[in-house]
Order: sequence, then C-alpha cells, then structure tokens
Amino acid sequence: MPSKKRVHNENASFSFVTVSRAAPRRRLKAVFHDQENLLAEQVRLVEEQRQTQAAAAQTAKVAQEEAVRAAEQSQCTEVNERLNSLVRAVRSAQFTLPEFLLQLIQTNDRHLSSEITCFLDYHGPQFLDLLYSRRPQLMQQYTLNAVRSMGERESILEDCERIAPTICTLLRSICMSAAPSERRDQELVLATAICMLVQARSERSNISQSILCIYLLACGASRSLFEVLHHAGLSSSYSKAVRDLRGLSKARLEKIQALVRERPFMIVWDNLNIPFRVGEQRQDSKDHFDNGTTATLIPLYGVSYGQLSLSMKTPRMARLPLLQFEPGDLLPSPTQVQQLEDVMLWHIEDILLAQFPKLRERFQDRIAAFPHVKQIPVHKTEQHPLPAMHIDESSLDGTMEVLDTIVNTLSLDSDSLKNHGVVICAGDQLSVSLLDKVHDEKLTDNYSQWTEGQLGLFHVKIAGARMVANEYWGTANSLSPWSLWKVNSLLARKPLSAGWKAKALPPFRPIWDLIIQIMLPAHILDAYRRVQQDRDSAAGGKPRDILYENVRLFNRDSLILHAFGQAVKHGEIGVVMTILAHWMVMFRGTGRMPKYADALFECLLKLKHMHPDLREAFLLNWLVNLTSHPDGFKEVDLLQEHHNFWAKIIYNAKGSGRSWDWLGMITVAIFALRDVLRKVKENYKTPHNDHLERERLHTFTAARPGNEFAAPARDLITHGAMYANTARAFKTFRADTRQTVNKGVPKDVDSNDPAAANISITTKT
DNA sequence: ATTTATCCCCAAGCTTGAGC
DNA sequence: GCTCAAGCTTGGGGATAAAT
Repeated sequence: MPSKKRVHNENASFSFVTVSRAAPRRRLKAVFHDQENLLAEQVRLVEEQRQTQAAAAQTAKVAQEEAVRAAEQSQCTEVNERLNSLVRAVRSAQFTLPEFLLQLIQTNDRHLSSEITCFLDYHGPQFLDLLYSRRPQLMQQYTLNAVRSMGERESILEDCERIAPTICTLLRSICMSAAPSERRDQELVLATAICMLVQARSERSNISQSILCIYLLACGASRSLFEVLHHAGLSSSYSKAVRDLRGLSKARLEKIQALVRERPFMIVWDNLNIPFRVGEQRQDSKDHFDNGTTATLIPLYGVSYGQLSLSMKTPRMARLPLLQFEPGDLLPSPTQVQQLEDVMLWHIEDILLAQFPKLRERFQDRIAAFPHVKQIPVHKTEQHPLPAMHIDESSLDGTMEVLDTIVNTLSLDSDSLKNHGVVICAGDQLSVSLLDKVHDEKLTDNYSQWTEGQLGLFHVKIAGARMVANEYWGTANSLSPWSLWKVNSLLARKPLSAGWKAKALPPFRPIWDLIIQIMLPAHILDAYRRVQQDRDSAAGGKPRDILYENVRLFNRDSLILHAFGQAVKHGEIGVVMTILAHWMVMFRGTGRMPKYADALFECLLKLKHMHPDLREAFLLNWLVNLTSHPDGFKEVDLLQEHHNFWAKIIYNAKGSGRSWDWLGMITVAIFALRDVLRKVKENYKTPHNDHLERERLHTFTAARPGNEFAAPARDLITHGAMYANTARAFKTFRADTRQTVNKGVPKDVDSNDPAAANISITTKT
C-alpha cells in the first residue's frame, strides 16, 4: 500500500545527526537493532488512530443523516397534514379533486388566472417534468400526439378557414368557378392570394414569400424579376433573398462543423470549370475559364467515430508508392475469374428475360439468384456540399491548398483530426494521384498521415467504356459489316469520333448508350437464336473469321462493362472489385491507358494490405446511395459531378451580365438536347433491326464477305497479361535498386575543390 | 448593365417599468 | 397583479457605392 510506505519512509528518515558530537556507538547500534520493531509499532499506532477517526466520522455522518431524515419525515408529515386539510376544504366546497384542479387552471377570475399564468410561466417545465416522472408512458403518448398535430397544421387554408371564415368564403366565391378546372389547382391560387394579403397586412408573416424568393434565387432569376414580383407581393425583396440564402448556408456550415466532431466522414472533390465567353473580344473582356473546386462531405456508413485511427496507416518511407506484390497479384485470381463468369452468365440470362417479361413471369421460380460476392447493405447516404473554392486543384499546390481550405472550413485542428482518424478522400484519377504525390512534401504538414485516396469508380467506368469503344470502333467509312462505327451510322445516331487514333476522347454518354443500351442486348438476343458450336477459329491453319472473333470479344468486354454498371447500381462492391481486377489487366492490354492501369493496380494492392477495419470502411463507402432504394447506388465521384452540374446552373445565373445571357441560352439548349436524347432512346430502346441476323455475325463463316476490311480487335486480357513480362513493368511500384557508393576523392585532384568530391552512383545488379 | 455589400430608415414585436 | 406606453431589438425595404 502506498500510504503505508510513505509512513515507513517518513519515520525512517526521522533521525538527527550532529557532526560535532556523534552519538555513542553502542546506543546507535541498539536503535538500529530495534528499528524494525519500532517502525512496526509506529505503523500500527498510526493505523489505529486513523481507524478511530474514520469510525467517529462514520458515526457523525450516520447521526446527521438520521437527523435530516427525521426532519424530512416531520416536514413530510406536516405537508401531508396541510394537503389533507386542503383537500377536506375542497371537498367541503362541493368539488371533487380533479374538478378542482381543472377548474383552477381554466378559471376566468382575473387575479386567480394571473396567478396561474405566472405559475405556468415560472414553474411550467418543472410541473411537466413531475407529470412525466409520475406517468412516463402517458406523457410520451401525449407529447407524440401533440407534435403530430402540430405537424398536421400545415395547411394554410385550414387555418384561414378557422380564423377568418367570412373572408375565406368571400374569396372562395370570387375565384372558384362552378366547374373545377382540370389543369389548374384553384385551391393553390386561393392559398397564394391569402398569403399575399396576409403579408400586406404584416410584413413579418412572410413564410410563403421567403420560400418563393429562395426558389427564384435557385432558378437564377434576375434582379429586375425580383423587383416586380416583390412589389406585387408574391415574393420578398432581393436583399432579403440574399440574406436568407446566406443565413441558410451559414446554418448548414455550422451543422457540418458540429457533425465532423462526432461522426466519421469522407470528402470528395472535383474541379469545376465555368467558361465565361464574350461575343466580341476586347482587351479587357476576353473568353476565360474560371477554375474552381467543389467538395462534398459524406458521413461514413458502417463506421463509428474514431474507429479509423491514424495508426492504421503505415508511414510512407519512399517517394514512389512502393508496393509488395507477388506473381499472384498481377492477374485476377481463379476465384475472381469464376465469379466474373457466374456474373456474366447471370446477366446474359437477365438481358433475355428483360426483353421478354412474360418469360420471366413464367419461369419465376426457376430463375437463379444473382451470385452475390459482397454487397453494401442498403442505406441512405447523407451528403453535405462544402463551399466551392476558387482554387485550381489540378496541381500539387492546388491540392494542398484545397486540403488546407477544407480543414479550415470544417475548423478542424490537429487534435480533432487525430480524434477523427483517417479521412477517405475520393476523386478522379488525377486528384487521387496528386493526393498521393502530396505525401512526399516534407516541408508542409504531412497529409499522408490522415488521408487515404479513393479512386472514383465513375471515372473508372468512363475509362472502361472508352476502352471498349476505342477497341471496337473500327475505321470510319470502311466496308466492314460490323464495327461500332458501322452500327452508329446505321442507327443514324450523332456522328462520333472514337478509336485509339482519335484526338479527342469519345463522349461518355453516347458511347455508353450505344454499347450497353443498344448493341449488347441486340447481340445477346441474336446469339440466343443460335447454338454456338464453333470453338476458337484461330487455332491451327484454319482461315480466320475476324469479324466473328471481333464480335465475340466485343460481347465479352461489353458484358463486363454492363456487369460493372449493374454491380455499381446495386451496391455489389465484391463484383466491382472482381471486375476491377480484370480491367487492371485489360487497361494494360490497350497500351494506351497506363495511368488507369497503374491506378487500379495500386488501388487493389493497397486494399489487399490495408488494415481490415479501414478496408471495410473503404469498401462500404466506395458507393453512395442517396435514395435508399436497393438499386439506387451510385459512384461517389458521380455525385460530385452532379453537384457541379447544378452549381454551374445556379452560379452562372448570378454571374455578370454577359455570362448570364450566355448561360440562359445554353440552359435552354440543354433541355432541348435532353429531350432529343430521350426521344432517340425511346425510339431505339428495343431496336428491331435484322442486320445482325442477316449478316450471320454470331456464326463462324470461313469466307465472309468484307472480312478483309475488318480491323482485328485485340484480346485485351491476353495482351494485358503479357505486360508483366517486360523489363520495366510496374516500375513505379518497385524500389529503386540503385545504391550510392562514396568512392572518395581521387588522388590527382585538388582536395580543396568541393566540386571534385566525387560521389558516383552505380547500379547494383 | 447587373449583381453585391453596406448603410440607413421604418415598422412590428418584445421588454420593462410606472401608474392604478 | 394588470395595463399601457416608452424604449429597445429585430427584420425588412430601399438607396447607393463598389465590384464584376
């Protein structure tokens, strides 16, 4: 026991030693002899004393409590006595007790009523607390009902009917015609009119006007429109609208700042380009791009606060992102190959059944379930957009500035960051690789300690679609009976530029629609018509049917693309990973997409070696679901792109006059374009086109006409698998084997010359 | 030419204190 | 303890300078 030890020490040191007259030796010895006994005795005495004191304190305390209890008792009996006498008085006044209480509260006697009002003002909460502690369930039920009835009181018209029945009847008789209109909700007009009248009476009752002015602001109404509607009484003034919006965003930001202190979160950012174009360029007004960055904060699903501690990240020791990898990591594993095959087979069947719903109905119980690997449970993701930053994130400095600004916006310091743990940062390939490069900036804060890059799956999907489109695009205007170009022009769709040689990247939407919506279902339906008997036609010295090979490869690759899109939609993150493992090889095979191939390789290997908790969080939050529908998942970076889309509309509406005019024109065009696109989709959704059948594309044909015009497509998996055989493969992820050797100063050189100090680098083999 | 920020004024509502 | 009015606060509107 520490206390005993302290006693021991104190007593042991309690001896005086005088230098001038030393104690007699024998006496000293005796003391020494007895010292242990003496100490034990002293310890015993001190302990005894302490016990007596404690006992005395205990008795005193008990006595005091006793007294208090007695006092309480007597007070209680006294109070009870008084209460009883009161109740007797009440009864003698011909009241029952409940009657008395209710009447007391409802009394209209001036003085009594005032007292009751005062009582409720000062002791109301206490009174309610007492009621609650007496009958919790009753009070809960009551509160719930009260809140519910408050919520129901939303209809303005109902309130009006109650408060001002005469005016309501009057207005109704004016605006309601005998025959109710089909196209117009007259109640709505009535409610609006009442709101306007009420606001004219008191400018403080302006809820409907406030809502309308926010709406106008979001639509990008001009200031003059605001003026007109405001003076008409339909909306509030422009300055109020701006004030409200500012208040709204301030409140949102405060909410986010509170949120990041109690919930784990991830951040996604993307750059936002707003073109400002002028009709006639002048020295002081030219076309220019405004580069900015928008970010969104997403609370993590399935992770508790502080669970992703910073220690889960292994410290980065080298400039290059070094990875430990084995031969098995270079290709998809056999399980993954099997998974992909299952998924592809399931999708082939699903596409057939989607075209013939009656078939699905008929064989309802015999349709196999989707081969699940690892699915994100259905949940609803919250999203909190952060203020747009006028920073160009596509540079190292910009990325650091973005991170700093976000941390400032969230008012996080190093302590709260430490409490929160690892922050997952999502973005496109460029953002993630920049984030990775920021890691070796030693001078500033070490961002790598608390960030984890997450490759955006939407951009991977775009890359995958481009790969398929470019590989099977063929040559424009060639006579080959099948190529993506051929199909595109047969369907009279908008001419595109694709293929590996094309200068511009193919637009994503049109090629996705072409491949997934139109060609894949058509091919599968056509292939179902035939039983494939031919095997690899290229084997041996047989003549090659290049078109047949192309179509088969295309079917495989587009099916993978389709499976990826579906897996994303349903939150099937296991299948997504499987496909990524395949695409990693296929991107290599193209020879033109090294960045995405590297990014996927790095991403998958990082995931393999990641701390299990962090990996789970990473995977569960790789996709978001804003609707909580089972098929409502989407990629995190797509969400950000959608934000940018809206930001552009709203921001541009408030830009300077020129851009406003310009954007006004564009937005009109966007809707027109979208309508056209929809129409095209509707018309071509189930293309009944016998081109595939006529050309017998899904059959091996030895001497096919037009074969000589077809450009053979590569089997991207085969090509990609060969990449690892090259000398410089994966060089980004391997440590630099060169070592520095100090060879000293050569003898024939002046040793005072610092430039002569020769350190040479040799390669160790 | 238009938006945005700021200042000033006004009206409604709330608080406080005097008078009854 | 109630009523009423003065004073204070808040929110809204309008004008105008600054910015774009």
